[in-house]
Amino acid sequence: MKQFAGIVVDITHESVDRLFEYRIPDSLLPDIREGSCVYVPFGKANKLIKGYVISISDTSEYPADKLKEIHSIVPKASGMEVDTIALAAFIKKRYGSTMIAALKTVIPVKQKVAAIIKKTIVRKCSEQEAYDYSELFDNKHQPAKARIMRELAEHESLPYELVIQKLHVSPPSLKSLESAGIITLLSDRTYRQTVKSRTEDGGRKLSPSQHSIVDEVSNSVIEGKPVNALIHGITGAGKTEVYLGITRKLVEAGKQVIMLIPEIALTYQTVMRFYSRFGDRVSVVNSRMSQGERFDQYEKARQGLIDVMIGPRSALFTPFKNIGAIIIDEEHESSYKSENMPRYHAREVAFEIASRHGGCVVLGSATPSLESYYLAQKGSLKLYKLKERLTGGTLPEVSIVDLREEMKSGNKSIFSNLLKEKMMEKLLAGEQMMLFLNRRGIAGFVSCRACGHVIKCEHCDVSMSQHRNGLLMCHYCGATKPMVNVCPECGSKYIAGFKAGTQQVEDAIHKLIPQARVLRMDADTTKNKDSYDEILSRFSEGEADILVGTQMIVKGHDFPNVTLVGILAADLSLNASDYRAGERTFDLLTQAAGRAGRGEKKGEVIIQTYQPENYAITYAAKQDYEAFYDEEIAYREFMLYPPAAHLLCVRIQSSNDEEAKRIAEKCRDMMKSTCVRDKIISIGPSPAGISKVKDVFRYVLYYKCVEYDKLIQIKDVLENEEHSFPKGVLIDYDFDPLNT
DNA sequence: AGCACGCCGACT
DNA sequence: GTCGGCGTGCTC
Repeated sequence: MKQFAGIVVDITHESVDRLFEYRIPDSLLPDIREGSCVYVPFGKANKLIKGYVISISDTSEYPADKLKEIHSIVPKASGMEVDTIALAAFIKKRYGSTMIAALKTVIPVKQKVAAIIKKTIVRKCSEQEAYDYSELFDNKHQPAKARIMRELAEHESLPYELVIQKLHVSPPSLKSLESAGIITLLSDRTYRQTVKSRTEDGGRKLSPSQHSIVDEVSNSVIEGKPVNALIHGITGAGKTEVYLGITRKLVEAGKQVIMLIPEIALTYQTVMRFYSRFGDRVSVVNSRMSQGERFDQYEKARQGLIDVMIGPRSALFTPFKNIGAIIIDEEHESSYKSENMPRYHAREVAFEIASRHGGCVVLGSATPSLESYYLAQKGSLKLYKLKERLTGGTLPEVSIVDLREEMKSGNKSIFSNLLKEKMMEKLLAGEQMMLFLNRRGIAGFVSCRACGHVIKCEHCDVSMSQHRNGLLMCHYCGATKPMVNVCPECGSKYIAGFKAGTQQVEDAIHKLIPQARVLRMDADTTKNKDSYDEILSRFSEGEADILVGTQMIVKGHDFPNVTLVGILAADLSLNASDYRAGERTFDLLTQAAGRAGRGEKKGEVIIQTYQPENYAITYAAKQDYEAFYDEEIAYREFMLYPPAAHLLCVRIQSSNDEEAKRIAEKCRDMMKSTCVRDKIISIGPSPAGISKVKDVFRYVLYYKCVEYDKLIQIKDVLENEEHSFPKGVLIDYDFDPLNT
């Protein structure tokens, strides 16, 4: 008999943010489900508070005699509450996390800061009276009250949090001051107004193709037959106008719209267009806002004060009542996948939320993710193409430089002769250029400078990495082979690990062209929050001729005076040891190329590589997404990588290397028969790409299967076994991982 | 968050 | 002694 329930109580505080067990009375037994909203007696006073049933079981951890009973089921639990819990349950099921972790992601910032920040203490007497009070309290030996009155004499109001923490005044003292009428505790319901309302922009004229997308998509929702869409359109093709059009029509129909933008996207212009169209009915959240500010925005949504929410991944969980559409701009961006538990993908969760609301999902990108394009090809997404560039401007001229040839002609520098020549030319013309080093995560692959050959794993077709012990290793299956001294392909001895940094590039420029002014942008130079914007604006104002950086410089931002973009070694991302290397390279090259010639002058792009024949590079140079997709999907289908199949990464962590390895092997053995029965391919275990973080060792196991549900079953089985593993062993699950 | 409990200094 | 303020810790 299942008679115990794990419940999360509805109190806005971290310390009660855990499971409490209750007994389920017989009378309620038939009606209680996971996700039910119930009243429970809580605390010494047995005050009835709202709680959510998270789990139901037939045993209890807590001493049975101390368990209380669930009082009742909340009669008219609002649809929104039920939806939220159900969504958390979906995330838990699909991505494998605790229900609490799932709830924390779907319930907007119900945490300490949010609750405290909105309270303010206001003095209700004159400055002089405040001093008098402080002396009075001194005499009465009430130091806490004296402290706060002295502070209040100088400042008319103080934030609650500050008073409690810095001034060491406890809530009871404040209460007594409040009842004495000396101060007031103000719950700050006056929402921070982030933008002024403006509504003069009536919208531009839509092209016929834009118009038909807007009509088809919004009508499908209004008529109750929502169609999910993928808009494939190059930069400047007017995707934002389409988003605006869809949003307007749905808002007019009484629905709300969520628009997701990538984490670091510099979408100031985009956001301003929404503001000028929808005024104060639109809200924005971003990662720089304080939790309190974000909470306010969500609260406005809950109360129906806004219709449109714009923000990163987390804006997905805006508590709207009737969502008409969730728009995901630049849907291929990796920031839509959560790095924390639960590792959900905003795109997938968006489909779930939209379908619960009878709304649709609109994806937009110049280089769609393989996943989305695959869905479009299979017909579960409607594909729209925006081909023509409305803003004018010509496509840049792209040249591919074969570094093997440079090598042969004796040029061993970072810059090819063509790039050197062009850099000089632009410098003399007073134009700017960007040099781009697409370094990311773990490089360490081994390639031949003479023929471009890269050592790959025979089983997984991803690059092998060079290890400290001199072995080459595959980070998917763990296979090793000895380091080679001569290229197995051409016999050249110029085969070695590939490494390069932006600092070296900067030094090389100084050596080559001492008079050039260089700005460098990478993780090192952008440690503090504002330096990112600062470097970009300095470059934009012409303070430097050359901007050197990692992939962070290719996103957004138009520099009209940039006429040359150099990609120093496309191989760096091409040979990253994971199956998405080609896709990422195509995306980065396309974006980088898009940086050149945004102004009047024609742009030029130079791609340097040891593998000029690689399809990701040749198609990126031609800006031919469809051709790239066809090749790439063939590879994925052949190797059974997503989206042709699904991949589950099980990560086993422990501070004890042996233990982590042993548990990983135990997991593999445990699932062996299931894998055979369900035709699931099991790979590994092997040390993770980053095999040790802060002295915690990490092993990974991969499971490949066409059916997602079967992988969820693997996760469920392993999850149930976790309690039998030694303490200190941590396991997490990552579906279709972006990086390993 | 809210509430009780226990500690500590002041005053009948 | 006892009263009241204040900090601390717990809530199934």
